[in-house]
Amino acid sequence: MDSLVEVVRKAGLRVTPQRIEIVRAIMDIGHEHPSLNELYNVVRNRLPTISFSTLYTTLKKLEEIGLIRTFDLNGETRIEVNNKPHINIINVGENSVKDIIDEEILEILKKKLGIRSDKFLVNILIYNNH
Amino acid sequence: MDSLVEVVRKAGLRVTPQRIEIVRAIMDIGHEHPSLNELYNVVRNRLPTISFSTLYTTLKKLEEIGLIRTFDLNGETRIEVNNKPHINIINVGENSVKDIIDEEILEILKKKLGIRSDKFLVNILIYNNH
DNA sequence: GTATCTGCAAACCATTTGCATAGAT
DNA sequence: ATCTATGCAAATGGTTTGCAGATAC
Repeated sequence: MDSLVEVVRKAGLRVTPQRIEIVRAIMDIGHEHPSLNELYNVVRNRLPTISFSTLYTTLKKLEEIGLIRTFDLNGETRIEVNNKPHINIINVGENSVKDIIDEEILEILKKKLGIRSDKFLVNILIYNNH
Repeated sequence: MDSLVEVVRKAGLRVTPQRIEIVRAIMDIGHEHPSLNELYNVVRNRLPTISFSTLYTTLKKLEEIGLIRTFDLNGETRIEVNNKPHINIINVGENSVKDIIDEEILEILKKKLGIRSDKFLVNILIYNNH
């Protein structure tokens, strides 16, 4: 926890109580790919006075410094705290996301598709309801 | 073109001038993964009186009957007219999408990840700007 | 002391919906 | 004739922003 807060500080951002709690909440439930509202609720348990706009602008900053990424699922922004390339199995009907770590598949994809960037995400959208 | 309109009719939907033009526009530029507004502009070239809500509700119907799918890119809904499993290389910074047809990769993914559904899409999000 | 951050409230914008009229079957 | 589709206009909802006061440094 302290280490991530240090990352925030070293990125030139001021360390406020709000940001400490936002980073803590991301560490606690980030792996669940929470929506902004879900994350907001967790943060408010610790810091009831925090506003949504503070959460929002802080997340933007954290995204800029590369600490998190986001993606959309059914119209809601979801947090991606794992900033290494990996695979998300996204069940659109269930509104659920599951992380897959499989270096071999990633290597195959990179090689066969000629992906040069080290910043990528493989979202596999599964539509079960038709 | 007629064939797709027939699909619409056989799905139990009424064939109106609006729907004919919407299907035509999808056939013309669907492969470019247009946003709803881009599609709307194309349709209006042929049918200037069509409303956005007609486009919107018709797209919902077309999605229900399995003719198209949609996904999000940078907060906008994009049309996916290729309803076979395939790979989209999505450059988030450029706001661009490129289709990849590669049965071998799809088979590897299905096998290694245990994907049972025949309705899936592989969206590879590439973030170049950080 | 000063530049950044916070919280409130209002704006934005891409949909999404209600409903009266029009039209396909 | 009936039931679905259209278009208008208003509502929704998830962000996104302006700004005055507060705070980290």
